Amino acid sequence: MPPKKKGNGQKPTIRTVSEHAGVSVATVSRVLNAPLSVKEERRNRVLESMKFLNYSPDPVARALCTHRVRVAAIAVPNIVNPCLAEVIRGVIETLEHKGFDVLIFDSNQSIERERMFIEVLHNKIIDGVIIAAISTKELNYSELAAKTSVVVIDHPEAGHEVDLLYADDRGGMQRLVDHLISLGHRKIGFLSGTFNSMGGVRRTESFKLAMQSAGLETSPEDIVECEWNLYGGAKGITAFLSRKTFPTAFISASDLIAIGALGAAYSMGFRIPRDFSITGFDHAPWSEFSIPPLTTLEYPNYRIGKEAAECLLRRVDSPQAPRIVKKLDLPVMIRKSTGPCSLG
Amino acid sequence: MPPKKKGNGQKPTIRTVSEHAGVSVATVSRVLNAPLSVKEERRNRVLESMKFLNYSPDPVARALCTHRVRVAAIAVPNIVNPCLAEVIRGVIETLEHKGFDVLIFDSNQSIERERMFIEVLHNKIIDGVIIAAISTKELNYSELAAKTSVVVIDHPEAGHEVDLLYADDRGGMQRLVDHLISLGHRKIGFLSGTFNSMGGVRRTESFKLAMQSAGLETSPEDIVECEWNLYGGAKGITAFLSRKTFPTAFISASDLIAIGALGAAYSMGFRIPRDFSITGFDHAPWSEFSIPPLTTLEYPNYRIGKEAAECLLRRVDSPQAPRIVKKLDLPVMIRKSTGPCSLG
DNA sequence: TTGAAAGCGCTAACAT
DNA sequence: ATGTTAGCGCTTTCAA
Repeated sequence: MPPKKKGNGQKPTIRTVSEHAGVSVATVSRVLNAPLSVKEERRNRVLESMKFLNYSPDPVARALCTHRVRVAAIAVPNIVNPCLAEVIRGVIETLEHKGFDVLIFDSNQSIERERMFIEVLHNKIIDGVIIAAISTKELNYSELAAKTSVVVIDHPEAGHEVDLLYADDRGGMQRLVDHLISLGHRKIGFLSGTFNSMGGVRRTESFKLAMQSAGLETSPEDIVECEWNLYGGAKGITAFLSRKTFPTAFISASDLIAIGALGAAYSMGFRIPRDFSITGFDHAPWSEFSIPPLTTLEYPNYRIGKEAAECLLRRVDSPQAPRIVKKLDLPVMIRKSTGPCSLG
Repeated sequence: MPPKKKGNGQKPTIRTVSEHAGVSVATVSRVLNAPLSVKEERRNRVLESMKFLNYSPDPVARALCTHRVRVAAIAVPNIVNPCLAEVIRGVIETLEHKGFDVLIFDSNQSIERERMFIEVLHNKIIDGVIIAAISTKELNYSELAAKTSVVVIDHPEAGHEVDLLYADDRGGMQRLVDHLISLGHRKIGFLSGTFNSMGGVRRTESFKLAMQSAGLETSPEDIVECEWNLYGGAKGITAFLSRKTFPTAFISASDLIAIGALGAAYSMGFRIPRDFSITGFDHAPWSEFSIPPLTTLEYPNYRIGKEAAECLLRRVDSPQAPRIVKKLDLPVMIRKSTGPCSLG
């Protein structure tokens, strides 16, 4: 195959443009990157040639020089979870605004895959990565952080090499417990997420602490482990309700778990909040339309994504900037799934 | 130690490795791309040098030569919709298996943004793109298809330049109508998606045709336009139920709409399927846990993503392969939200 | 303000 | 089987 001959069929390059406009490639490059440094007359000529040839610069070649690709990655445990989807949307919309694209990684709850992501991310064409709500605690981000910018969502102990953004689970849990107590509940059950995930462990711990600081007892059977989805919630509440006695209120580790619990309880003939109360935790977009509408926390999923993205952008621009660690507040959002205790 | 110019601190390149191993860069490149073409002894030496130097090839430089980046894009109207999320998951898992990453674009239902995507995709570092369930009919893919591989999901008339994959909405709708008729229903309402989206228009058309071929009348007031989410369904069913008379059964254009309708109907005091029947359409992962569990179609979201990805892979490998057009079957999945007609 | 030319890190055609 | 070298398309000194 004879090397390159210009003008025929091929995608135009910066050289094609420079020849068509009768200037050097450097000048074309300048009108691309620093237009004002080129005299107006020539600049216009170049611009016209570009338009005429339907030219657009090759992002790969550009990246080879600049070492910037304007691509970020986000890794999540479950893209089907609408809470996480809202985080992703927050990330996408913020980054897109700055001309960044986003690569998506979904571990589908597999710790194995999470580990693989960290490994594989090293060789990806990206400027930075956001790691959200990952299950395992043992992930080591430091090596990755040495190569690229990383911000970690919802993993407060991720290490000092990365920017951190997390919601105040502990405080939110306390508000939920206090809300239930103010309604007269004393015996409160917890529908936890799986214990092999950090979220499950952390929220369970928060629950225990919140109960403790409210002066309430928690015994092991007050906590039931559930998968992080509707099915898990349905199964979890069924376990509780098939005992001879059970709590008058339940806090769920996620809205999805709560909504599943609501459905199962309903089909077992219970009515909520008449028979008992249930809360969610992370504010799924559906929770407003569950039966009945779910009391939960004002978990700012979209905003979390947005702030994480801003954080990443900042770090990409100035890798030496001081580290960010931000905790977000979690007010309670009272709806209809919680009500006065039916006992005493 | 590599006693060349600057062997320190810098990220190792193929040249660093070649010097360390005492071979040419070509040999190093070969052990990367065609290991068997290098004699075992040298190959091992190179491999060891790579390990020792902690070398990994720069994907950008590689892409510059090969014109392949192993990145695909997927564009969807709403990432928060779990049906679409499952499509995305199908795409991701299939492509990841082949070493491809996926860029995500979410239009958040904005036709404006959909248009922008098509525009902007031209200059992205990608090998191909999957466009799913996009709202507007007027998108012109041909220019894009000239530059990159594109497969379009759920847009049967997207043009002959692209591979097509779509569900048999018309057939599925017929099965839903027939199911309802077999339960004694004669007056059926339709909770449509928005008419400014192709999906809304197409499913409404399918509904009318299905009714017609079942010998049933459809009048304009049997069709109510809803936003594609729970709120839309709640609003839509409320519009129906506040009339003096209304249908004995409803088909929704999506599961989300149906679940919203269920919630609203419930809170207005209706019981389903005692008072009337409701169906969904696109098999959201939640629909099994709605109250009551939703009758819907076996819409194979994950598989759609998977097949679209396979289709894209195939086209990326051989751009000249014959065009694929595939229609997927939609069996009905009967659960508890439909029951016998309560009237005569 | 502009142009010439040296890379960026890798692949592949051509030689040996 | 292995080495040499010419690019891939762009940015960026350095001179002019």
